[in-house]
Amino acid sequence: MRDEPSIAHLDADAFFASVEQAQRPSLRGRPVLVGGTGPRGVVAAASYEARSAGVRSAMSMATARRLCPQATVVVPRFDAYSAFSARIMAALREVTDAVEPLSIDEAFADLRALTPGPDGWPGVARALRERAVDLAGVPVSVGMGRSKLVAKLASAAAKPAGVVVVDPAEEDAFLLPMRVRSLWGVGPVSAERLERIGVRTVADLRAQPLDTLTMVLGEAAGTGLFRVARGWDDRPVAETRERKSAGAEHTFESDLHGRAQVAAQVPAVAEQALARLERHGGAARTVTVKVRFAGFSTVSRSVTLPSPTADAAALVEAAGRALDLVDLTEPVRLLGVSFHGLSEHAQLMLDLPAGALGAGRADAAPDGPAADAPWTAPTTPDGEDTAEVRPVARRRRGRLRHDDAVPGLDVTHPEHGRGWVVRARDDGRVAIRFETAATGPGRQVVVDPEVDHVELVGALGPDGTEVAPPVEDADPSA
DNA sequence: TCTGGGGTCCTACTGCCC
DNA sequence: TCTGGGGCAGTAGGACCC
Repeated sequence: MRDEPSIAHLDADAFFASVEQAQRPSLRGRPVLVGGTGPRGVVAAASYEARSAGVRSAMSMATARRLCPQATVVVPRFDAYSAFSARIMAALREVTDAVEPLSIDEAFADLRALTPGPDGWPGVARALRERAVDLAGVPVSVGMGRSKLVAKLASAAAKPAGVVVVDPAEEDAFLLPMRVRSLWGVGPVSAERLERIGVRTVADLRAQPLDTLTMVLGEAAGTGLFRVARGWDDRPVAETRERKSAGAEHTFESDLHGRAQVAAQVPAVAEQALARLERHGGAARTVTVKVRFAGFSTVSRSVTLPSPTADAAALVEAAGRALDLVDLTEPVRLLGVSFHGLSEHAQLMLDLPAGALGAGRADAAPDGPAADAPWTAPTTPDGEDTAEVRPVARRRRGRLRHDDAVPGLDVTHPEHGRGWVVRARDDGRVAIRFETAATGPGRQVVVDPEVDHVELVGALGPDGTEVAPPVEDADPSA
């Protein structure tokens, strides 16, 4: 273990909500909720103004709206967040190559090679924070310590928009009073188990022998926490990590009934999963289908192929076979498809007919990967399974229609310029606020999409240029 | 009006091979 | 020939993170 607090953890504050406030001046200083707007949506991020009303992430949007009725609700725009994230990471990479992104809004950096100036490590942390704020234009916090463990806890203590550097000499004073729940890896279940043996703080944890902890929490978690309680953490800042899986899942606005309805959604969900797979190597060996029932119980079934393949039809077919293994008598609220055993290159399947070799995504039938799959979604039989099911994908490009007017989406209007959807009104019209980070707070205008030519467009990045190559989301109904 | 979606990691169990 | 155990791969479920 090093003896200087030279590991930094940088974490953006209420990241998604902060980006929305940065790009949409009318939202600054006001409660903002980012998340699903449908009946089953949850909060992905809440601005500090919304948090003061008691809103937390992962709360159902319905509850959040009740707690904070004055909040503006928008859907997540990951293209914009990625662009802001890249700026935050760039601030770290200006000082070191040893950067380990943990998620879209946080990263570790190993600053051991740096020689601190007259203000010491706190000066380094402040400079880093200011640079990230300059580059990205959203609030961030920085924590530093001699381990990843302490650096991460320090950045949490620094929020919002602050800096905390934990000197090794003060590490115990910092760690010991902390609730175990704030430690990485201790969730509600482990916290409850620890509570039952009288462990609430890190100090309590340190008093426990190793075998008690492994008995209560299992081998890995027990030994991990035994070490954490003593501040023992020598994990290096790892610049690269191998992706293990890629997938997509979708919660339906209303439950699906019967195998026909569920199976009909497999190609659309698999298509989204395939799009992710393509970005992360392209080939997979194991296909897993996940089903969550109305009662919230979840089952998964998987099919493992003889060798990894990038053949979309084969992967969709495998997803279909996995679904065949699930008992679908209970109504279904969620369907997921994920790929495991990823590899960059599909192994050639020597028993395939000549000409089929190398057939991959590029050769997928133009009307969807499942079009020529041996397994196909059952067509709707006569009888009870005929209820209409909304397809999983949403249109985000082209002329705005009332049905696509989801709050938060970017649009342009020939006269008013760039703006964002505030809400779709019951009278068929759509409320849009025309503003960008560069314009200052803009005014809200109600347009009629049948008459006014409003276009759905890609998001802007921190520099005000459009970031997302405007890609049409998969639309199975198109 | 309960409970998203992207992941990782761990554990328990089973079947198979040696 | 039978039995047991170790090692491994595959599978399912669940805890946890942001």
